[in-house]
Amino acid sequence: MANPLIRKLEQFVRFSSAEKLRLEQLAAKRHKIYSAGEVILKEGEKPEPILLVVSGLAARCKVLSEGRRQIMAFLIPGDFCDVEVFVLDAMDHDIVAVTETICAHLAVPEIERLLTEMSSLTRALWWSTMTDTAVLRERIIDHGSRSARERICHLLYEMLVRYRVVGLASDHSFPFPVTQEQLADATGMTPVHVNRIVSELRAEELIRWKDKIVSILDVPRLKEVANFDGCYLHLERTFQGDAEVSERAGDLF
Amino acid sequence: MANPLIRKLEQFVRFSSAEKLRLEQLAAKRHKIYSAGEVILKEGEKPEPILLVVSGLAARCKVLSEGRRQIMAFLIPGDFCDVEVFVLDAMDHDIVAVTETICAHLAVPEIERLLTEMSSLTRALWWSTMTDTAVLRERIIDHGSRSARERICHLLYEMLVRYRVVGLASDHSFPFPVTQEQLADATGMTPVHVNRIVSELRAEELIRWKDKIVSILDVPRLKEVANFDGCYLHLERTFQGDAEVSERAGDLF
DNA sequence: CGTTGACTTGACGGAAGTCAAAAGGTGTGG
DNA sequence: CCACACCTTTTGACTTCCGTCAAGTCAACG
Repeated sequence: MANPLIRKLEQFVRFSSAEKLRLEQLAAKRHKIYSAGEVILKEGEKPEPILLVVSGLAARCKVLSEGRRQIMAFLIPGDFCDVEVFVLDAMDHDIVAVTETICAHLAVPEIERLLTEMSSLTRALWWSTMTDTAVLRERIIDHGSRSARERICHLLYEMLVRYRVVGLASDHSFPFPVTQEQLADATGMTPVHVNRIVSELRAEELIRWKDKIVSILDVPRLKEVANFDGCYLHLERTFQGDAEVSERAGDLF
Repeated sequence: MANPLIRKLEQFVRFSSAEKLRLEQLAAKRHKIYSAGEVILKEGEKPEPILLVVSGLAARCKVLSEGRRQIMAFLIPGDFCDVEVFVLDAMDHDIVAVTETICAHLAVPEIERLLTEMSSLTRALWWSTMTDTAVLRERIIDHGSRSARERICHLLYEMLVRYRVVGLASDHSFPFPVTQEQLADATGMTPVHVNRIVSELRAEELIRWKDKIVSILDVPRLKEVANFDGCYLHLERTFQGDAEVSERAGDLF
């Protein structure tokens, strides 16, 4: 299976095999393992290398004064933790490992060299950060105008799409090793209420969620319930290759 | 008073007077006036020039299926409507004029030339887009973990800071020509409830809001109620020059 | 002076929060 | 292998914040 980062960026640009090799080598170096719950990057600090999630699941989150915590985004393999660091002085939020997570530490000068030598990479990275902020905007809509049900369904559907893009979803299932409490932090609700909604979704046979794996039992209906319109992800292509993926696959958006 | 864009970017980099002149000339050309309510950019379209707000107030918003509308960000003078267009195929949301708004249409090749000739500008634009997404993240926190009161106070405080940066806030007042309904769309609440909260804030003598002007009567208390921590705006410097600004000015963050 | 759009106010209902306690899991150590 | 602690999930009763509906005020404007 190809490198998640490459799979993701190839939604937008095509790389030559030489370029892919270079990217692959870049991501293969200086891996660091973070255990579940560990803080990968802390608010206020200025990391020198750029961190790329290679495996596992991390979260972009902020702790608020009253102890409450807000997860603003989940980071899956192929996502960068801190592109903003190219420019800004310090992180304005934390990156926390949700499960055991492996990150590649990319040296800034190395990336910069690659950027000058591979012009397509610059565009691809721009695209990547732009879609990241589009996802953020979608989260605002979530919280502003969607019910608890819709919010959870929307998040699940989005995760399905994103995992598919990087080749980590098999058919209609994807790894989702979060507790209901963490899901509550991400959707801005209480754990109790998350539980109630999830129970409902299970009872309606919309989803299955067991052993850290979420399976969507009725993809079109979930999309409908979620009110999902995927154009914000700016993914034009359909997935190639994945044999198990039903004919609905290209139709996810 | 200096150009808002320049004032904003100078929070992060210093320009020579020659550079300022070039930026000023860039923003002075091809102005277009949009009347209140007019759609400046529509979802799905790919604008060729980059749009810069010169005066007035615009909103980044998305209309949802049920007719509800979500305002994701307000754009004030010095803000760009569509940097993402450098890379992406199409807008994934609308830009709407809230009041009469003037935008400068900047030709893409012209900007690109400027970017290669002024290396500091590239960094400054990166900084600008990064802080824009930081503001987005803050909005997520708003909706996820703050009460209606906090949300409104937070938004007002943030607008005060942003208007100060571009030199358009006099003392503790700034222009805020939105209806309570639009504020509801931005904070994800109903107009009725916005009204109740605003009435409260007025009764408590925290703010005054009349004739499209918001005045903060007790800045520190508003900051406290809003639970505001301004480091996400990544503004290091204090405001220079503004004589009316009290000694609290540099302490806003 | 009627019309229109923004703001205000009140009564009512419902979605989600709070509190609390029980029931399942899971890992650790004796 | 059991017992214990600890963490998640589940469930129930109660509360509250905010949405909904509806009516009414006020100012601007033709």
